[in-house]
Amino acid sequence: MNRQTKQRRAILNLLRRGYYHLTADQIHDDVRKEIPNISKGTVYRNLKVLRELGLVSELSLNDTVSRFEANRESHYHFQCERCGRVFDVDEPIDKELDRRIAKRTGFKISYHQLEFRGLCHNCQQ
Amino acid sequence: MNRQTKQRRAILNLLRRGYYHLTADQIHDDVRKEIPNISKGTVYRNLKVLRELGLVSELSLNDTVSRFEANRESHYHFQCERCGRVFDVDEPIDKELDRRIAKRTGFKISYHQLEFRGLCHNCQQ
DNA sequence: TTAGGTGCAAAACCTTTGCCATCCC
DNA sequence: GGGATGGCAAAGGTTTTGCACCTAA
Repeated sequence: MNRQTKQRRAILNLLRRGYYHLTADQIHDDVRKEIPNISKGTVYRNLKVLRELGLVSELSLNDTVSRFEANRESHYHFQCERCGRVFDVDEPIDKELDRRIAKRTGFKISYHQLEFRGLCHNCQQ
Repeated sequence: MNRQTKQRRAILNLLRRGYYHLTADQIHDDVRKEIPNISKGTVYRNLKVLRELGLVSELSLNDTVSRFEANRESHYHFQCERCGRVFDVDEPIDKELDRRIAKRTGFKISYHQLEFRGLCHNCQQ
């Protein structure tokens, strides 16, 4: 289930080119510049495959939509409560936290997600 | 915009009675025991008002649906990757973290959300 | 009395899926 | 060649909304 098609390549390249936390719609719009008749179904299907291959991950922030990003060094996010934009936060990941919580709760913990919310630079003015 | 209607009271009471992180559908089903003809529209409209009043908050975990809970001492969550169930995690909130990130990034940070993912007790067997 | 709230049904959104044609390996 | 993938359009699931009728204050 991992053929190289131009659609799949284009989606992954876009996400790797530094355009992170994009919605499926934004991805569709952008890839359409290159492959005008690519359908949204294809975008969703490929995002699903890429997720299963561990190349992409999906974020559910406090939005109605999902956002996608190419996997890389794991990191945290900040989302502006006013304009909705999402930014990366370069705080070192606290691996110890997972172990501590696992020990205390008895859950098997594979990772954690941390999101900050507030006002971005522009929206503070 | 803050009338006491039996619908609104019933929804808030349910969430305060200890039934946390419920979906709108679960809330609807439960409140219907008491108010059989309450509509889903009313549930959503009231959740929106209660959120705006700061009495309820909405969680977007890695699901397709939103979950709602009455506001209380803030806390963290764990969601099982297999069965989808959501649990509270009683780790003390790290307030210092918000200040540190705010100082470093220049964002105004009002709060953070932390979610752990992995396998719950049942699903580890 | 009247602004805010409700029920119902339709609309709006986001995401998934069935079908058949097409393409990669 | 044959299974995986794509395009299109329809279906699914969640949330929002318009409208006419109610009801709390």
